[in-house]
Amino acid sequence: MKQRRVTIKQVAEEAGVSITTVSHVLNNVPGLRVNPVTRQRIQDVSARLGYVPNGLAQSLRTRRSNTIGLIGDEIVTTPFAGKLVLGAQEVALTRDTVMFVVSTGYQRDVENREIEELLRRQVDGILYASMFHRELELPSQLASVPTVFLNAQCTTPGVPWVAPDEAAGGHDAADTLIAAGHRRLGFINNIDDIPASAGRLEGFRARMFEAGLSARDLAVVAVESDAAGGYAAAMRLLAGPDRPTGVFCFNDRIAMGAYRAAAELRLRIPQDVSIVGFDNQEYVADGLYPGLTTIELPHYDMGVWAAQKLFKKINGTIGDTPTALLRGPVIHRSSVAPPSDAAPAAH
Amino acid sequence: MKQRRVTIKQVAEEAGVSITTVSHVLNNVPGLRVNPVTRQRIQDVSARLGYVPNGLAQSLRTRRSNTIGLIGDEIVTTPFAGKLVLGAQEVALTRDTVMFVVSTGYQRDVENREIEELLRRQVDGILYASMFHRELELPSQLASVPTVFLNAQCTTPGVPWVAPDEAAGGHDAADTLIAAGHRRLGFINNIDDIPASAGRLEGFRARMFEAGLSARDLAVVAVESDAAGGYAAAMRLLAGPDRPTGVFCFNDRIAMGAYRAAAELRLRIPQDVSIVGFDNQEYVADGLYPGLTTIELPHYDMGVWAAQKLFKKINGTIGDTPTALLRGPVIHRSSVAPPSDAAPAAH
DNA sequence: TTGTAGGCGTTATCAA
DNA sequence: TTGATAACGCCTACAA
Repeated sequence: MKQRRVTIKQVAEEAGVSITTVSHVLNNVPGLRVNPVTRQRIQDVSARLGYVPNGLAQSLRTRRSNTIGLIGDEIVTTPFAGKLVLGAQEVALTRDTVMFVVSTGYQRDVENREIEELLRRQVDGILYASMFHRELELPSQLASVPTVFLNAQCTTPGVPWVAPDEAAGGHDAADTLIAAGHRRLGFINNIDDIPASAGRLEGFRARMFEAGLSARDLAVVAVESDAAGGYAAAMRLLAGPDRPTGVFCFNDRIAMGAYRAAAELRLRIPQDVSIVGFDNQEYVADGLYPGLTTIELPHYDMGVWAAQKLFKKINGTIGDTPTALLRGPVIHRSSVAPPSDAAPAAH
Repeated sequence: MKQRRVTIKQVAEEAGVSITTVSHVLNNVPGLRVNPVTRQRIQDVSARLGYVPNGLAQSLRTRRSNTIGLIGDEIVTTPFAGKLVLGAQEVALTRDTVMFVVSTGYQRDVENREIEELLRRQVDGILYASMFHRELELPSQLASVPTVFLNAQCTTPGVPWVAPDEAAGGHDAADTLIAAGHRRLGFINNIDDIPASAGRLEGFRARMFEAGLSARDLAVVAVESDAAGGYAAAMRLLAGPDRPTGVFCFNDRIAMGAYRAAAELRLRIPQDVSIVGFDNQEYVADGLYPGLTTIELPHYDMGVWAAQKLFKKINGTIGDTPTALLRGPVIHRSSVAPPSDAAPAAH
């Protein structure tokens, strides 16, 4: 924004018409007939001069900035954020709008500051994202701007939100194990009290019951959700004689630890134990050997959903307050197989 | 940007002064004395009404949008991008500016489109980022906007850029192995012809020569840079009797494969083989067991550097065309130890 | 110490 | 079919 760019006025002069006419043809004002030769001349001149309309002036006049803000806690720092942002960005581009992205680092004052910067720039709407699925309330400054929550449930009424369907994820995890023939199962859960841990467990159990299994067929242990936690938990889970033949890990990092435990216990995956992870984390799920079968979080889809709803809200073409729990696909790799006969017999 | 927000005019009326005065006190115009009581009244009214200046109008008038664009190939999709963006964002916020971030997905037409959207919005400058270190030329549309390259060397003169110091990285990798006492080394390199592979090898060799080692003391093998490639390469490298006691992997994913190979070969890490990775990739370097000693890429620092230079360029307070190769720290974990006596004797 | 007025680059209303 | 002209909300000489 340093040296002056060419303005509509220059185009008008060069083409020998008024700026009104230039504006008309360049914006393709509907139901307005312009002499074809004039129109052509204007377009030529505009192209020759490399005219690009000043969006700030346009926005000032039209009260629409074609700009949205994406604000998140760690939105930009974490490997998971990518797809979320990408999904939103792609639908935004479709609407000729571009996205400010800012991350707060979980600091309230930074968040306030950033929200103000966004509002000052007259964003048409805001996507308020969380790095992990949780419940959040609407920051008060956002009350007057179209907002939708991304990867978080909004406790304030009237705000659309999307989050992963954790129960479905747990259900699908159980399903892939059960479908392979497993009947003695394990679940290494996260220790935190968040929707993901409760939801996945619930969904997992539900699928077990559908299969006629009982609560006694599932061993649950909760740990810190990293590789070390997964290792410790799996050592406990897989050491006994009645060990589960299929274990579901809260996330791929836990699964990574479980792989190590299995190796130490001389248990082959998937012949001796089947493992299902969660997240389909790039470079870990596919880097493990054998490849980890895992449930993917619908980050991209959530980004798309949220952005679409946001535009509807901006355009006022939204009735109620939509809300969605999205299911992610299960990514089949090689860590699940039928239980071997050599495994300890059922109790 | 839907319902009208409060304007400076309303504040002025409410406070019983002219908009000029409001503007003056709110902008703290230097060297301008305003009656303290008037000033206070204005500030009170402004706060009470929740006045936020319209940035579009300000920018239109001041020819400065306080906005920059970050455009990258996969900048937003990849786990590596995060810190890059974060570093840039943090210095931006320091300047009261906020960042548009867009990613092109390596598609030329998308890139053109996005650049135009950014220019139309009068960004003050642009950060042009690459996901991996490489040489790039300046897109012609960017010729007239302050631009700096991020994680890429710019072949067009006059454009500042930052990239990782690959040679230093290779040097440091060799150093941590050599310092531990290793003298028979291996390097599992990437197969692509990019600055990283050439630079790291060069730096590695340089450090070896400093230590009095010769080219014969290094076994190099190049593979696809993923876990599978690393596995295959390590199997080859570590199978022979004269195997290296310390191996440097082009990245952490390759190291992940090397870990598996070592395990299969019944080689303990670090007692039998020491491993050094590259990237310090979140959740893999620290998820591996034992923890992987690795070289971190200076993503955050590059983001900071680039943004700082960009602002200098925007403000015209830059002389020549700065350029930098930044070195990342080595992250010591547990995969490096002195070679054991039990290892095969030197040739 | 405070106010008037012009202009930033557009779009939109209304005439011509 | 085209053109004046008034906003949009703010900043900033210049005047009072």
